[in-house]
Amino acid sequence: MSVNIKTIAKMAGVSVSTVSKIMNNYSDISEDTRTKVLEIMKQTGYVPSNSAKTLATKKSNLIGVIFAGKLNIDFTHPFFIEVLNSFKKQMGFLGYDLLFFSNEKSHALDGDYLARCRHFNVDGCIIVTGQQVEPSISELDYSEIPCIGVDIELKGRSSGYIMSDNYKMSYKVVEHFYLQGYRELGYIGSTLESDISNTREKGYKDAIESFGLAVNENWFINGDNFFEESGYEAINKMIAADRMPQAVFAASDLLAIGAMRALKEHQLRVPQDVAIIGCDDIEACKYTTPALSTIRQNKDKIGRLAASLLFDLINTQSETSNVVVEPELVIRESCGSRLKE
Amino acid sequence: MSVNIKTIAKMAGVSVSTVSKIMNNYSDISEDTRTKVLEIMKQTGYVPSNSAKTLATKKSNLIGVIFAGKLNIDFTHPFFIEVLNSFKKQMGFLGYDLLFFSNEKSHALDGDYLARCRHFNVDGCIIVTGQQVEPSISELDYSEIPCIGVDIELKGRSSGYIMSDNYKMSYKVVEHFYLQGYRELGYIGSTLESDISNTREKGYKDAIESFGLAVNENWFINGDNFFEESGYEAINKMIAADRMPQAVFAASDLLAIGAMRALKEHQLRVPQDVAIIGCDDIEACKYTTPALSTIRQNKDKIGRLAASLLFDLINTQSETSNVVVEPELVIRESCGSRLKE
DNA sequence: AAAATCACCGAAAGCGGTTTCGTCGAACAC
DNA sequence: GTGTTCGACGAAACCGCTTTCGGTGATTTT
Repeated sequence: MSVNIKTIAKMAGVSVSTVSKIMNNYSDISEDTRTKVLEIMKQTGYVPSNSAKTLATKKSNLIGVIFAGKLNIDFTHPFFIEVLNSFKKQMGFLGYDLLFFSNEKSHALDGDYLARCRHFNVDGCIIVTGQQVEPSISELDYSEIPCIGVDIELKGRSSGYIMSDNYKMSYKVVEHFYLQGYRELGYIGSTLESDISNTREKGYKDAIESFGLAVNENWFINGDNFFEESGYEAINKMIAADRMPQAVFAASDLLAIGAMRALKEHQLRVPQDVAIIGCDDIEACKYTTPALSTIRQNKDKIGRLAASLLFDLINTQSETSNVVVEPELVIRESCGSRLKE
Repeated sequence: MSVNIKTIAKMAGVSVSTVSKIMNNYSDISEDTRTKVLEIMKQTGYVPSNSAKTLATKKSNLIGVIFAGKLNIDFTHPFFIEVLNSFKKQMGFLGYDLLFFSNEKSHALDGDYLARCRHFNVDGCIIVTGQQVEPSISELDYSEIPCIGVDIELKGRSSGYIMSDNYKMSYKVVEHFYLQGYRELGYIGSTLESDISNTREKGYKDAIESFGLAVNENWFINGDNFFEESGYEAINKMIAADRMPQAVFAASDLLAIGAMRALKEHQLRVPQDVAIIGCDDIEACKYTTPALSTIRQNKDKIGRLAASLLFDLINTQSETSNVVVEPELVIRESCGSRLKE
């Protein structure tokens, strides 16, 4: 039988209310009793029950974490996990803990995210995804529960979102390619269901035209997802359809890595025959040969800002605010200058 | 005002007890009322409160996740995150959700893991770590709360652990090196605080001797941690102290990657000049040049088994059981045969 | 027909906190 | 000396759900 608030009250010779007030910093408690009770708490190692507190206050100090989308996004996703890592740090700093909803089919509340949020009484939640999502997410988005989306535009009154400037990053890539002398530019993205990829593709095409170049649709391939295998297949399709462009931008580093593997098999050198730029700047970029140039998404900042935004949504009636984060071009070896040959 | 059990009861014209019994599959409810109540639940989108349930039953269906140790182990750790991923899947399948304790200094219960477990009433918890840990972990280990350790030997009556066979993996490495014709073997590990590394080092030395070779202490370097930078520094130290061995086993893939970077800078080729084998088989192994041979830890199995063991600890009075998982040598390019030259 | 059994349901006491509101004695004003 | 304010505390209702135990009417037993 663990020690609870009643035990403390009895030991201190005060009422339960008094103990509770002390824990919640009420002012109508004398300094004497306060210190006495606190002392007893310390001695007994008393820990208040979060369930009881949540039940009484409707606040759980818990943040729900949702990996949304039909794709298999989970802990192993190199981009999102880094964002989450930073998010967790900042959220912990603000006094919250993270609750990861399982989404196994066997689960009673499977798929119904709003229900799960209510079930656990989370104070807010973060939704990470790389694609358009199931209706159950919209339901949550438009509910009263504060939500912050990463790479997904939440529109609810108590929601906000944060993402990199996907349009601008494409411009930066095209600009770089152009300045290096490349004129034939290709793109590897993911399914049409992905807003992210769509925006990048749009930005890429617009940029190409703004530099007075032509868009060749054969050099635009959208695979099924953002993983390596899709990048591998994309290159094969590209080669089958036409000759290769001089440079290609892949909408994720994993796509780029898969692309490089395919190019290697076709005896094409990176960057001499085809220059490659990836996107995200995951750890693995440094370990590939050639090292992968990429658009760095400031994952640390995204996670931290997501936490701050969510905190505001929870604790103030602040207008929902969305932020786009400036991406950065990281030049390594895979996009080397054409002129150097 | 959200719908609760009382609302349902009123709407269905039954008592609160009846509704509760229906949710908990009591048998003394007629089929008629059962279906009627269930129907109303569905219509109203009723979701029971986990806090209330936890308060009443002392079971939360929550599993606490603890990254222990002074090292900065977190979501970005390539080995543990994969284990956790598999753990989460299996735990979700069993009906549990995961609660990640923040361990920021600002947090009220910072550092006191047992307190946090009690605070949230977790049914059990998983402790992942790569090293010996703070006393607060022991406290939790020996408490009444079921715990499962990954890479840490928990000894409490309600605890268990799971890890790869760290002794045997070293034997496999030495055996491979020996069969390839290497006779001068080195090792890169982590601080003396790490049981894991100690076991691997011991196994490595024992294996070396069992093959009739000599142990050269200059070729055994223990860095500060398991990260890349330590591997890099280890090689530099090794080179400074003596000439290089023909082959080295690094106690983590990141150490190995760092080692390869250092070797490259010293104009030493892998594997022609120095053969390397890493440990863990993280994603990045495939992307390095040369691709990194490694000891694969079956992360999927470890995570799944951890879940099963924990489930048993929670739901039965089963004897605490510990399991070691068989490691597997994965041969890529970095340990290539010496004989082939 | 009386007794025993059975199916079905509800009252009520928790679980461990929070919060409102009232009380009571001491200090203050007049 | 009476009325008022104020500081310090407690009683009690409540949060939403579980679970025991008892009750009631219908059915079965003998």
